[in-house]
Amino acid sequence: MPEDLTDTFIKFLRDEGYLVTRQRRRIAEIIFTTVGHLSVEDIQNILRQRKISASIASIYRTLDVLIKSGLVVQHRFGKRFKRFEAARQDQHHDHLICNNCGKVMEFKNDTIEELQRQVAKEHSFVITNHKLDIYGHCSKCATN
Amino acid sequence: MPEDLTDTFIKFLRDEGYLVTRQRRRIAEIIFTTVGHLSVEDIQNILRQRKISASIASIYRTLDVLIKSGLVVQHRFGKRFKRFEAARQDQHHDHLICNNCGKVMEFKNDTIEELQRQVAKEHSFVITNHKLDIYGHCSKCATN
DNA sequence: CTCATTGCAAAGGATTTGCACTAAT
DNA sequence: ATTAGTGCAAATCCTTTGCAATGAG
Repeated sequence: MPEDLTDTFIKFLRDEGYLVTRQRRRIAEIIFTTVGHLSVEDIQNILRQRKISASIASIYRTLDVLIKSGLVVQHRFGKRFKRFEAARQDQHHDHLICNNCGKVMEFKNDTIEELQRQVAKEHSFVITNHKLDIYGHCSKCATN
Repeated sequence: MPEDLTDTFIKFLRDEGYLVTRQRRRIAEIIFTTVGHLSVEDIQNILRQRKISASIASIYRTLDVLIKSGLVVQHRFGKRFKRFEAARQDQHHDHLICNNCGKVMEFKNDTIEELQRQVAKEHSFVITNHKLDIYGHCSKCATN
């Protein structure tokens, strides 16, 4: 029984016939143990700090597998590049993004989720996932 | 008094000291009279069909001004490229995007909007705009 | 006539890919 | 030993930019 998300990912790799490589393990660890919404550059920097070598191609390829596993989700937050975040079970949340300082806050609202399900139903639409991003100014930036 | 969105845009150009060029007028007309969520490629194709010449650079630059004017909004819908849509007043809506056929449906839900305002308030967050994209399978694709 | 806008082609940033080498099983 | 994964550099996609030529006012 996997103890944490990295173990769950390793089990996923085994089950699906992927090789369990040093790079995949390390990149997964970073995503699963770092708080926040990491860009590929962030991941590269953390790898560098930890003196772990993994090419940018491997980062992207590992992220693909992580997303396939369902353990990671990606965001765009209005920028050109993607950001990645561990998708903890039953912890789905949405985001408030500050246009000024870039801060990202999370929130959870079950009523909104329920209403989405209702909307989908009305359109005979089967939801796989959704993204609700609210842009504006955080308390700090709004008052200054 | 502007009669339609293209006129409103032209008024915006004048008021803000931009030149009113043939390209800007034509590109605006396309966005404001075409139903759907246009990519830059779509716009290029329509221009070509109508035998109007406008470089891709001008398309991008005009879209920037259209967005500044507030008359057009952009989306990403999980793809690499942007899509553009007229932002008709009081007609804000969100989207259901079919992962299979790419179809985009619109919906409007005032309760969701209100709940978002409430969430923002709780976080002392000032909303400028938001995007709610629901991904999944449309009725056609779900049943096949 | 003047200066913003255009068009072109070149540059840019993020991501993907081909291929020879390396390493997990 | 076998084959998937890695790393590199080149390619790709979408978008932006520099600059000489053009056209709106």
